[in-house]
Amino acid sequence: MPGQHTLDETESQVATRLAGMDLDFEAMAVTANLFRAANAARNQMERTVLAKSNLTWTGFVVLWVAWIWETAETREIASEAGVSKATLSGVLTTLESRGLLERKRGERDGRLVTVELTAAGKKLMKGLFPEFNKAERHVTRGLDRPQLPAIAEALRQITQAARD
Amino acid sequence: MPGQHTLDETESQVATRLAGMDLDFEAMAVTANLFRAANAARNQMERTVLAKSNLTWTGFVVLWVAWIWETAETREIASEAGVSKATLSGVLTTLESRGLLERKRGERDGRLVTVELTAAGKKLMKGLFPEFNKAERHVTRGLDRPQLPAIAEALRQITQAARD
DNA sequence: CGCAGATAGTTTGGTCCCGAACGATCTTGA
DNA sequence: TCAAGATCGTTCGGGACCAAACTATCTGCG
Repeated sequence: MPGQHTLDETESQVATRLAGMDLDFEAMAVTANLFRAANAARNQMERTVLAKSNLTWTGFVVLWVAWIWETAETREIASEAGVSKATLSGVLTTLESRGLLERKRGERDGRLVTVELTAAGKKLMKGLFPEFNKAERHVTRGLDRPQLPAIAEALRQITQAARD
Repeated sequence: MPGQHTLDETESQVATRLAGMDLDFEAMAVTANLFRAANAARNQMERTVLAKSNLTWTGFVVLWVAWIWETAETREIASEAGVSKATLSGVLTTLESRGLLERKRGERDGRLVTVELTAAGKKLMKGLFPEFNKAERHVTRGLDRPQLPAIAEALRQITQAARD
């Protein structure tokens, strides 16, 4: 496959090209591979699990959050799904038009909107999530099993550090 | 801040809600936090480093790849940047119109297009990348320094596993 | 040679994505 | 009480994003 570089080739080229600059190469390796890994895993899951239900990644995450919390306010969903409220608004419209969830205007506070899955939405998630989890196991299969919690914890630290 | 959950609250709710299902919870924790971390880091870097140069994330990554490889074919850039060739085509048009790079039709093979940074593009990257690296150090500051290479390696394994 | 198939990049159509501006609703303090 | 400010979700404009269809080019085999 001409014109393709392996990960090793890329990292070696980076080291050569940036040699002599005053950089934190270890931090760079972590973040560069963080984005590569997240991207690769996401693409893999979109193709293998989500595509057959005609769901986008964000659509799935939004459904997942609402499913986990039974009922959720939109600002919670936006925060947990990692999208802006503007984006969420559009995605909710899409999912609502497909009958997977419902918006309800808050009764106590008229500014709020809460989201709840419909029966169809719950059924979809119930069938889909175990498959999604299989894909999660698949993409982590190269890691030492006892190492997993430590990796999850390291990723939590990154999330925390990036929130200010 | 009402309506916000901490990471701990979320993971505990997930455990409760999915209790009893036959799932790989450790793999789930890794991937869930992988996406959270990547998202948080990306947003942080977009706001703090990229915004002032009016660059999008993808725009920056594309410039970075072309900068590292001096000159690159578009399929290489698409692969390394983790976007489809369709997306790349549009992003290249944007960056080219801003005078940061140039497309050149391949001479030996007329189907190929190679990309090269202009002087302005090189100057931008030379100034921007050290700042970007500072942000990389910032988001990894919560991690034990000697642990960094192991984390980078674990992320490489995930990338690898997700590529089939 | 010449044409069938492979390969590269672009275009198209539809969704996602964000910041900023907006209208609606709630809260607070004088 | 009621106006100023805060907070919520939506809308708007423009870029990113992908799959599929398309054009152009190259390769190889008869």
